[in-house]
Amino acid sequence: MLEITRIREEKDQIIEGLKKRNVDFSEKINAIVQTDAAWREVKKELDDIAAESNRMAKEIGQLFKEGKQAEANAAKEKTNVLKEKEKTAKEKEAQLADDLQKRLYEIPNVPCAKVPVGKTPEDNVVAATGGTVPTLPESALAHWDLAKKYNLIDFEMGVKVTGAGFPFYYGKGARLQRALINFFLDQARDHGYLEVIPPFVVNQDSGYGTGQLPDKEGQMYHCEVDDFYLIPTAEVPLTNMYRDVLLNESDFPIKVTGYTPCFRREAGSYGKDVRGLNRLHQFDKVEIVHIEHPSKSYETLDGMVKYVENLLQQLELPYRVLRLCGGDMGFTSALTYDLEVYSAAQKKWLEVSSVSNFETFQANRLKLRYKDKEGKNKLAHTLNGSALALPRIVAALLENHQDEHGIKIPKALVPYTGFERI
RNA sequence: GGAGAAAUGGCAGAGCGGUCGAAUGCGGCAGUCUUGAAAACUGUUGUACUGCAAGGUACCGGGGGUUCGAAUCCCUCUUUCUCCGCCA
Repeated sequence: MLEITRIREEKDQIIEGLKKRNVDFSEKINAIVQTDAAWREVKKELDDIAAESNRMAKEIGQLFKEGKQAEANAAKEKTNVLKEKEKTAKEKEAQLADDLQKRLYEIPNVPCAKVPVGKTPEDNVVAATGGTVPTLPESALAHWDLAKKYNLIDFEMGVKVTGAGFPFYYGKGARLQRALINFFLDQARDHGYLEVIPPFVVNQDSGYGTGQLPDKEGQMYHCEVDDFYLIPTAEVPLTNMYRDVLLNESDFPIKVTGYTPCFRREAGSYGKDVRGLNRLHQFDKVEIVHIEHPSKSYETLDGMVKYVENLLQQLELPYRVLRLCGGDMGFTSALTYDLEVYSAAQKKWLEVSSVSNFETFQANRLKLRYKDKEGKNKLAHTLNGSALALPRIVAALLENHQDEHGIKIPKALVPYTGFERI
């Protein structure tokens, strides 16, 4: 959520900046400025009434103390009018505040200067590439066929027991999952991240804190009885640890990592992209989260991208780094890099990581602040990235590293799998 | 799940209808003293909104109520602790 003070002061720059998202927000922003002005006016009125009634209450107290019953009772009568006024002002104030809040929730983050102009994924800019695309024989199989051939993943069993998008992993398929999780967590630990095992369900406040609510309501599984949400990413619990927190500058940088399953309803998505492991309702992911000083957040973002690149290099996968254009960027982000691996049998780029700087957008909702050198409380910057999401990594590993004898496990992963080939 | 107790500032902890944004201690910050540090002493120290400012308003777990006036009384929810039950 954008800060109202910022909208007040930099209205035009914000409207201009949001144009990169290919939507004209000028009407909405202007409505916010108006609502805010109206709210402030009513708030002032309400404060004045409250001040007056506080003054009178004191006066009445004093009169009672002095034993002037009659005068006190007379003064009491007068407060009735005031109370009536206070009530209507209060209702108006609450209504305007609520309205303002709702409007603010509808405004996405302002893309930073580095965000390329564009509308569709085709407009994303390739910022880096790595690895080499293997040349596979014509007989090369897609990962869903390989999974079946070597009995690694059972999609039908998932359909039977739960539903589409909830696969079972067997034998070396299951062990490969576990190996990847451990590999990613160990790498993160070696790079200074605190490992965390968070809850996999969160409350509503947390959903709002990181921006899944209210706009992405339908993306999450909701346990209605308890009003809990299954996490769509570890970002939600890991970042919400810092909700309502006041940090010292010396606490920066905060670096946490966590493995969690992720649950996504992905309502409305279907078709060829959902085959095999490409899009699941439940998948495993290791996430990295940073809380940073505003002056360091972009430097940090670059470092995080480099870190994820290094993981992909160790897994011997061909990849590219995309700087997302304004039209393809998430609601809460100010700058996002997507990392994609090339899955050679599908002949497709698969997104395996998304690394973003949210600047103060999440921190504002979270009330995540730090005390600066002057003792002022300022909003911190939050960042996160997948490091990494497993299913598409598995898809690419199976497809790219297949040969006539099976599938070769990358060297870095062998200590974790305990086997060199499938 | 049942029965009790509790929730106050960064922390600990008083206050239980008006003089309370809130005693006191610790911590933090500034100063005195010291070659420096510690100790001691002195001062200072919550957040947000609003206003050019002076100031005003709100906040004592959340929400609602009683009252001219609520940290204080009532209702409700949440959380924590103790005891009992159930379970890993």
